[in-house]
Amino acid sequence: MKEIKDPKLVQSYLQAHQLETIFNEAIMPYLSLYHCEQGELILSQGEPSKYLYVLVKGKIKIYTTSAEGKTLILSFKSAIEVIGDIEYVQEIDTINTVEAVSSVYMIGVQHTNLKKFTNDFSPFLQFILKIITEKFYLKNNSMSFNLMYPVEVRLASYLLSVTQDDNESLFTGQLSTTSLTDTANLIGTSYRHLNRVIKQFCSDGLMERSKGFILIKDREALKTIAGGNIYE
Amino acid sequence: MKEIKDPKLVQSYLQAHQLETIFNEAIMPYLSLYHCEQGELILSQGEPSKYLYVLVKGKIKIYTTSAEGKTLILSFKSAIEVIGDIEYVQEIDTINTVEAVSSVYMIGVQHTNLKKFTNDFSPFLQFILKIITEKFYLKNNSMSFNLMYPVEVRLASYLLSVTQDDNESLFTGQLSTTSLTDTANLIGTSYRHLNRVIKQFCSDGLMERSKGFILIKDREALKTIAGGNIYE
DNA sequence: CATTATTGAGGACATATGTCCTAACAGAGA
DNA sequence: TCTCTGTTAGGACATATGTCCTCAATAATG
Repeated sequence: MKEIKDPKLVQSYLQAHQLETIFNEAIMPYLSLYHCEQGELILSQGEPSKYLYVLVKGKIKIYTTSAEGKTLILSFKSAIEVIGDIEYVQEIDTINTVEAVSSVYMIGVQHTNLKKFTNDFSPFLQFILKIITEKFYLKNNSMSFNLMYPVEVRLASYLLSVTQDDNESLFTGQLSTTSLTDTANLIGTSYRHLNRVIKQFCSDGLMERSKGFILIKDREALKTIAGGNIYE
Repeated sequence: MKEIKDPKLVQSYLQAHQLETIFNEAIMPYLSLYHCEQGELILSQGEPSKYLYVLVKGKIKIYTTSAEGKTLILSFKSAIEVIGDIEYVQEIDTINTVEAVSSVYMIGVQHTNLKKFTNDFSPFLQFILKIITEKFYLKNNSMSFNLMYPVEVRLASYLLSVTQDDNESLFTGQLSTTSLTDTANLIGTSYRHLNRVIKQFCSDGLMERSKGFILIKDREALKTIAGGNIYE
C-alpha cells in the first residue's frame, strides 16, 4: 500500500462523494490518500488495527479465516465503503481480511487521531452509523442467502462479482484457475465440489475450461442462477 | 405490550445499567417503560417501525421470515440490548421479528422524539454505535457458525438457549413439543431432519421424549456438542 | 361407541456436499 | 529425452439433509 501525499486529491475525492461534511476541520490534516494494487491485502485478520479507511475508488473483497484454516467470503464492496469501522469502535484487532480486487484508492486516518478530533463530532458518528447499519442489513440478507441456497447459486454470484470490472463496462469474462482452491474456500465449499459445479456449468454451456482459465460464455444465464447477488 | 407509566422506574433502570449518560435531559420525558409477557411479539417483520427499545430485563429472540415462508433464527439477546436501532438509523420498516422469550422489560422511545432531541447528542450516538458494532461482530461469527456446523450442533445450542432462564439459576430442562416445526425453522432445517437429530440425542441419552415434552437429561453433553453457543 | 379428521414420528428415497484416492498431465532436473 | 514430482480434474464412496409418503396415536364428531 502506497501513501499518496496530496491533500488536494484527498479533498477532491471527499467532494466527489459528498464527504466533506462528515469530517471537521481539525481532522483534515490527518487524512491521507492510499493506493493499493490489485490483489494486495489491505487488512489482515488478527493484526492490530490502527487505521480507518474510506474506500473511494475500486473494489475490495472481505473474507474470514476460521481456526481450522477454512476461509469464507463475506462480501465484495465498492465505494463508498468504510474499512476498519468495527475495529475502530470496538477497539479490537482486525476481524476480517480485506483484499483489493481492483486497483483501489482509499482515504485513511489513524484511530488515535480520529478519536482525538472527531469522536464527538456528530456528523461523523452519524455517517459511520449509517454505513454500519447498512452493512448489518446486508449481512442479515447474505446470511439467509448462504443458508438457503446451494453452492451452484453462490458460485454463479461469485463469478459475476469477480469477473466484472465496475469502473469500466468491460469485463474479461476470464478467471484464473490458479486459485480455484481459494475460490472454493471463499464461497464456503470444498475444492472437490466446486469442480463438480464448474463441470456442470461447462456442460450446460455457461462457461468453458481451458488451460488455466475459465471463460464465461453465458453471463445472463449466470445472473439467472445467482438471483439476488449477495457478494456485492 | 403494556406501557408502565412510572418515570422513577425508568430512572432506576437507567441507573442500574449506567445508561443515564447516553440520554440528555431533553429526551427524558419521552422515555417510557414497557412490559411484554413471555411469548409476546415485540416487533413484527415488515411493519413500520416507530419505537426504539432498550431491553433492560428479560430475554428475547430475533428471527426472520423469508419470502417462501421459512423462518430462520438470528439470535437470542438479554439486557443490555437495543431493539429497532437499524430501523431507526436507516429509516426502514422492521427487518426482523422480535419475540419475548421470558417476561421482558424495555425502555421505549419514539423515533421522532429521538431524532428531534438526541440526533446530535454524541453520547447517544456512541452508545448505539457500540451496540450495533457488537451486533455486527456477533452476526459475523454466527454466520460462520451456521455455515460451518451441522444441525446437531445448532440444535444443541438452541436447546441450551431456550431451556435456560438467565434471571434465576433454575431452568426447567423441559421443552414443549407443540412447536417443533417452529424450532426446525428457527435453526434453519426441516422438521424431518430435526426429528432425526432429536431421536439421535434420545438414543444417546441426552434427552427423553415424552407426551408433548422433551426433557433434557445431560446438559453438559449438549454444551460439549454446541461448542461456542451462537444463539446468545 | 364408532368413525373420521388431525397431528406427529418415522421410513424410503433423492440430492447436496464432503473425504479420500487416483489418473493424467505438466514442469524440473538428470 | 526420461524420470521424478507436484498439480489438477475427476471417480468412488460416505454423510448431511431435504422431500414425500405412511402409519399410528389422538382428538373431534356423529
